[in-house]
Amino acid sequence: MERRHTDVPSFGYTGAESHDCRLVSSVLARVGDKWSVLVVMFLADGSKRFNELKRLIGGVSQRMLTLTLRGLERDGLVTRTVTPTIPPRVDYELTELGRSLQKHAVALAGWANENQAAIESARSRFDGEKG
Amino acid sequence: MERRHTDVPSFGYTGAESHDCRLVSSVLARVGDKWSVLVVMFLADGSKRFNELKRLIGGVSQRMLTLTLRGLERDGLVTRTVTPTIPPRVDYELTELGRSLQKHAVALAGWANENQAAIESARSRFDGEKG
DNA sequence: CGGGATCCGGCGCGATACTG
DNA sequence: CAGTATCGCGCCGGATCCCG
Repeated sequence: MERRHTDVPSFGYTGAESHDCRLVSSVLARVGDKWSVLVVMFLADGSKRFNELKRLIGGVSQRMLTLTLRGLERDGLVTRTVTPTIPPRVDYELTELGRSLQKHAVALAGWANENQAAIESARSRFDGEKG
Repeated sequence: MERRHTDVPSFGYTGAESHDCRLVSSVLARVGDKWSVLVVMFLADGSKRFNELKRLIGGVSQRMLTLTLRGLERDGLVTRTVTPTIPPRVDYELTELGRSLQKHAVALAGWANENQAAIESARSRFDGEKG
């Protein structure tokens, strides 16, 4: 496995708040990479095959899609079902855990929807001030 | 500005679902980097000074903390208040927008808390199966 | 069709030194 | 104290080729 991004800095701080922060951080490291959320969102309405996902997402290399799916499978967020026909068929589906995470992803999507304009205007204002 | 991670693949897909997905993706790209969430969480209970944040977070270089804070400021999630005393004093504080995002971060923290064990066991099971 | 193996450029990010 | 500037490693991730 190549994915080392999940790491969180380790140092001796055991405060309750800090504890929670590490957890969010590790979750976002898991889910915040370039493709994981897109996969989770596209799997919302049922299982999908590999190339089906690839076409839906549209900008992902098969390498990264494979890596992403492996990571999600490893963390128990999706299941991988192989049907040994010819040609082979592999279906990916959200687990219960994956669906529970997806709810939060949808909530974030809603937040992004509502505040996208505010963010973009803040961004161009900031960029404008600084040349 | 070095932060180009916010980019989202651009290609002509205008489906409604896909639309939402890009948004989540861009939000998570913004917030899913190594330090942004930690900063947001530590700013939850009021404004803090630069080195105060640095000490609280504990593993961040001043370079990355500066970059992270600039990014959050750019997107209108935190405010930066300079008090030109000697020595200078700079306070960072969450904006309304930042606090609304922080709620979702807290929700994700809760999710992480509840499902951390499940994820870790799934992970070691997966790793065990594959040597 | 659904991957694995390999090469490699770009940049995320830490370390260090310098400024006001 | 609160940054900015520069250097350099590591690894993310795209392109390409191969396999069952």
